Amino acid sequence: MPSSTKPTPPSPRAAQSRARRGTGRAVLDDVARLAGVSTATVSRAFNEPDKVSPAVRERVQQAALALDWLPNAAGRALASTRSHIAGTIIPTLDDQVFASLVSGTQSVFAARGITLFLGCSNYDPAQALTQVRVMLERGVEAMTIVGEAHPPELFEALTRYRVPYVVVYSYRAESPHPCIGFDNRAAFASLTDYLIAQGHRTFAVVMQPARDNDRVQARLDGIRDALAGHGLALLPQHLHEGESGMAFGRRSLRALWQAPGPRPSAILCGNDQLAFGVLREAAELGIDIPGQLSVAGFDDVAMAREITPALTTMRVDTHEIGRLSALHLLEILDGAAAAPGRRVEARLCPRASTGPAPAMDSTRR
Amino acid sequence: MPSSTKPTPPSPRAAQSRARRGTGRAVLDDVARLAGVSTATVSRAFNEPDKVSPAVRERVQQAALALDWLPNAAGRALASTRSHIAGTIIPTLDDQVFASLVSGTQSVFAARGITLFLGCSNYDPAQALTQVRVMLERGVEAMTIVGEAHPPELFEALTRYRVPYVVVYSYRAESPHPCIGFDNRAAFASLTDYLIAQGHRTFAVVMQPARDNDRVQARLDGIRDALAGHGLALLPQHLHEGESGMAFGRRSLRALWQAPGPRPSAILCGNDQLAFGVLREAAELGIDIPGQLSVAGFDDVAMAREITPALTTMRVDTHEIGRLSALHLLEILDGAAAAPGRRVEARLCPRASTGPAPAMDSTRR
DNA sequence: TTGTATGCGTTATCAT
DNA sequence: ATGATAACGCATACAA
Repeated sequence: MPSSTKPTPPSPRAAQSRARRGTGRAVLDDVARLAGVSTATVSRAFNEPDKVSPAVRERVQQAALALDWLPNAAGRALASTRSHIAGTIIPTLDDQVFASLVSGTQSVFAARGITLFLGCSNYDPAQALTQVRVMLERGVEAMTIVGEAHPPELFEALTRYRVPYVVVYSYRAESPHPCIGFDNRAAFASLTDYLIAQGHRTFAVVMQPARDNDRVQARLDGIRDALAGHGLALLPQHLHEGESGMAFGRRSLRALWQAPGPRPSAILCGNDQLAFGVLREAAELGIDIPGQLSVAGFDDVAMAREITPALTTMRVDTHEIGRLSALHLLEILDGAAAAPGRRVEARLCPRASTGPAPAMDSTRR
Repeated sequence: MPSSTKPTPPSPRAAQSRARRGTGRAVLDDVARLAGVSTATVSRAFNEPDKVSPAVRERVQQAALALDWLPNAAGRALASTRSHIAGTIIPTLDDQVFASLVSGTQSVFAARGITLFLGCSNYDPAQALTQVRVMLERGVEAMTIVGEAHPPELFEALTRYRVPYVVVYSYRAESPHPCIGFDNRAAFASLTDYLIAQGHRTFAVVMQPARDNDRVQARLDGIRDALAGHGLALLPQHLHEGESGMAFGRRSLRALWQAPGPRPSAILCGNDQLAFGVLREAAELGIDIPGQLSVAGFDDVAMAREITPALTTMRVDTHEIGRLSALHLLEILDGAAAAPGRRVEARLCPRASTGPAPAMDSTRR
């Protein structure tokens, strides 16, 4: 035992496990010693069990159990150049839509031993880029990211480091990226068409902020597409854009009803919360729904079918999109050719909050 | 240049970066070479910038930028025995309460360069244990976990590996674990007291499954505490336990109203969704709220104050709980003495869905 | 201030 | 089937 001041440089792998025993964390070497085999064998016993004789395998497992050994993921990642980590970036967890997306992705990855890193961009492209950098440092093997309105460097980095990724939630056929989700533009176009078919000609729109949000922009485009297809247009004063939530829905309807000029006979909302706000305000203003005014939302939250009048809206299976994205990435990791992405349908849920446009032109007063 | 079949064992650290250049991922050594310094200096330039001369620092940063170098977290973790990873385990993301918890925790950790691993137990203790094992393998430096109804091995493992943790969301003074959250028992006791003070004597309860859920159990205890304090008790047939959501709320009210025996004058629900279901069904059954029946929820979701009648409920700032938990753990990581935990208050939001008990004893029919 | 040398815990290659 | 041993990418005593 060295009593000199300078600790004698010990032979590399000699006394170290003894020293480490104090830390309470066993390492592979400890297991190997206890089982009376080499570290290589221990490693194989866990990673390629059939390459080791049953007797030894058993002995190793006992030793590992006795020492309460847990593999060190960092060491494993370094040696194998596989991290078994995936990443996902969403705008925010404060929206059930994205929470459910993560939930679906996470469940699939977890079943395959892949742990998920979660990043929130807070709708800020710069933060999204930062998060991707963090993920790359962490050695993610695959990524999902909501939307494509991100700095080009973001996708460049993913490409350079050869990390397979999918843009999730929204799908766009012309997108340069693989997408798994639904077509926001087409969805809102079809919703608008549905109302046009009911005789509506004057529309208002209550939307979340479109800035840095390709989904919202696509939705607006879809609405304009459908309107234009019938020679209609959205009046500037009929587009209300503001923070998501019931409060803004209420404010918007009040403003729409007080403003001079033609009143809309139908209001399209960016999500159900906004629509709930509109409906609530309509009740207070004594506006008959859908007699005087039709209101549609998006997402089909549980509440939508339970309120009175029940809300016409569209449903997207976000949990499923999350699952599909993970499965898609797993296939690529397993060496499959990259599939081109996948389009999921948004389903219209026609309910009592929409109806035929008023027979008389109620847009004048 | 070796033309023999056996590749000459190259001097350990010599030609490797050349070989790796093909992979497209630069390593510290490449940066060092380009900057004309040693790897140690590069490491310092990023981790202890003031320990390196400004000129060299600049040169190193340029080199790193030019090579597009990103530090490898696995290598860093291995060398420094710090992973800069924290973990959080929640029952499910499909509940906004937990999503918001994660959101708060994540934002604090992210600001300190700590990445968050997310695990969902799906209300299953076995899965929670598995998730913790995964986190430990990943080398998490700290953890938050919702609730304390977990296998003892779970907390033992955390303790053995010296990973600081907090039980979040629920707080219990007698808990052996550090907790940050609110006292479910006290909260429901006070809610019950509030209704007792309004003259209610016969209560019904509509709750989520109590199995493996200490929060729900505490809530039931709280209700029973308050009732017992006034010589009251909860009739077995007045306790409805089932899956969270409006549908079960509706079914429960129908059952309660059809069953023989005394009818409750007040219903306490485990969350706002259940309460919404009860309210909705009450409307269809023609039950006057709060004239005939008072209904209370829990969580205070945005919708609660917007429906008619507005829902009496309790609010807990889950995002803040998430933040506080992360801050608490950061303090411990920074060497502070482990604080004893922290109790957050659940605030009563009295609204129109509750009122004085009917003057006549309407519990008979 | 900078460089040298070694270790972190695991996997993988190559012998045996 | 098993063992030696060299990576993996970085951090850090220690020396200079």
